[in-house]
Amino acid sequence: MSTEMGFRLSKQRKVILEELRKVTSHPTADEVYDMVREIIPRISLGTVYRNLEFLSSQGLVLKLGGPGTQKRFDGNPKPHPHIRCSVCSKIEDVMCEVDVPALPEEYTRGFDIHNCNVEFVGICPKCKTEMQ
Amino acid sequence: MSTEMGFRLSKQRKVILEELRKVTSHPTADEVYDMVREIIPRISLGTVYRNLEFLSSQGLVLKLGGPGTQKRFDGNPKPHPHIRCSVCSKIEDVMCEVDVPALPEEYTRGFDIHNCNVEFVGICPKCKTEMQ
DNA sequence: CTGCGTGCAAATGGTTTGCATCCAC
DNA sequence: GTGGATGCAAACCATTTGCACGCAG
Repeated sequence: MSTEMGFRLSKQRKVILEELRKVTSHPTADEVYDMVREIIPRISLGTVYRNLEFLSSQGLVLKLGGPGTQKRFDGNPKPHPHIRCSVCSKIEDVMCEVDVPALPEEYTRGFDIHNCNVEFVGICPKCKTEMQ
Repeated sequence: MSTEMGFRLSKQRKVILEELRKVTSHPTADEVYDMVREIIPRISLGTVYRNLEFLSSQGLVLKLGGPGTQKRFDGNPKPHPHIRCSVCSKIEDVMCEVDVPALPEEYTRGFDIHNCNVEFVGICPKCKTEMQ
């Protein structure tokens, strides 16, 4: 495991990554904080933020945006489509391989395109029920 | 103009919408603030936020997210693909009609899907140059 | 040993909100 | 005239950061 990963593997960093890979939800930073605190009670929220940032910079997790306030994190670093609930902001994975639309050269506006995020937006079953 | 729009049309609201429709960039709230202040110098940042929120709730503008910190606003309310620079976070429109991937019923996880955002991520010409 | 990572707490910065006043209808 | 909209400033809250200590390599 310590086979030259290019960075130090503290207990905190290890547990954060493990916990994030364990779930299919897409927790916010403080949800990760809660999860990890079950294992390392004295971990600090700052450390969680630092590591989530670090892990996503290493491409080990995905940082998800959306017009909502908080960022969410995805333990699966391979880009894949998501569904976001426009009411409660919950994000779920889409298990199916949507064929990512290719962007013809003449429309790239000089950008080097690295990847493409596809996000479906709708209302989740729970919020649907609660609205009647 | 006053033909029953369902809401009051203050000078501030009108100018914010006009200015946002005038540009193809995707300004942040305080960039909108700067633009509008050229016309209404005494407008407050709070009003800009309130109106951007209101206009997007009415479907008149688009609120864009992305893992970056600030929200950005798009005067074109029709969903269309974007390109985001992963370095400077600038967002540009893609003029071409990318065929939005349809999501087969069995993958919707019970969501009512309303629309789909497609975002290409890459590095813009300016940042490319600055990195050499 | 070295210096990267941590805990803690304070600082930051974008966004929201309470309140008195204003103005669109 | 009346209630929604505004200006102002304070409050919020997610995220970041400085610092001294701790521990992985």
